[in-house]
Amino acid sequence: MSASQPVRGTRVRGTRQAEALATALEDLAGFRSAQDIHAELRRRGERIGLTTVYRHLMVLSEDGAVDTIRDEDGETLYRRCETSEHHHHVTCRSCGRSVEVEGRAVERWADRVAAEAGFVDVDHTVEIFGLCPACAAK
Amino acid sequence: MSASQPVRGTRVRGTRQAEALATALEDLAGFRSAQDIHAELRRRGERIGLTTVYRHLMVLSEDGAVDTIRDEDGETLYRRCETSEHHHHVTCRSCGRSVEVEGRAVERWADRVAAEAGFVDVDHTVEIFGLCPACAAK
DNA sequence: TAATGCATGAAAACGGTTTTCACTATCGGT
DNA sequence: ACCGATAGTGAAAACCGTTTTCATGCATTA
Repeated sequence: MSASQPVRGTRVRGTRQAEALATALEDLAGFRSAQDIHAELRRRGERIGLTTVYRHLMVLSEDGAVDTIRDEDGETLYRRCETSEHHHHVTCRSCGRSVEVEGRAVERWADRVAAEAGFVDVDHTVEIFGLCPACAAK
Repeated sequence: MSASQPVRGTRVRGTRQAEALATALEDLAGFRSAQDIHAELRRRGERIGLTTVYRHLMVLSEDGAVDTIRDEDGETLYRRCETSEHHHHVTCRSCGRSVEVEGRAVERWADRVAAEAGFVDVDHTVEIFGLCPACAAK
């Protein structure tokens, strides 16, 4: 379903811009919005357009190379993925720092309750937000 | 924190529009977008503005009278709340029908993993999407 | 009835994201 | 090197759900 139509304008590697984005994602610790990431790249002196940042993030997330979540305002946040396994996050509301957590228990729970309700083709989103130790100290 | 500033334009009851919205929410089975609900009201011949629908839904959700979730496109969906206790939903991707499920297990899991990571002031979102039996049959 | 105050809603503003399209960089073949 | 084809880029515009503005309406009080 996803290998059918390669999105136009997306080599992900090989261009100056793709490289810069990859590096930035490497450095940035937590979940950031596309605009944040773009601003960071500009701050570093990179010449890159917001459009390109969105495009690459889109492909990277389809490929599973970055995780995405939605914050409470509905904005999409991106972060370089550490493991390719299915997992969830505890994310700091204030600084975006996040910790990956194992969630076999929730997976099982989600599958079970959905099955009990007779639903199929089931998917779930689980996100935990809070204040990280550093931000809580302030 | 929420009792400080009464939102302007929101009696929730007593006006023709508020009544119509309440009735529509009563009738509509599952989670619907504000625009859906507005369209439904118009279909029924109600004279009500989209703004008003948004305003009421906002207040109703603050009051806990309707549940809100976000679909995968980031749109907010609303549904009349059945119980005032904290709960989660299994929602049909196709028709919006949803089943409330008890989630003490997830609550505990969320609190535990957040605490292990040292996070405080923790909040979580858990949503399950799938196809309901009726929609799966098609 | 007049005055007051909140509710309403059309239209405009908003803000994140996506699309358009003219331009540029890259690569293979000659 | 020099094409010519193919794919990437990015500024600006379009999109679209949602919120704000503000002139008007309705209802309840004096």
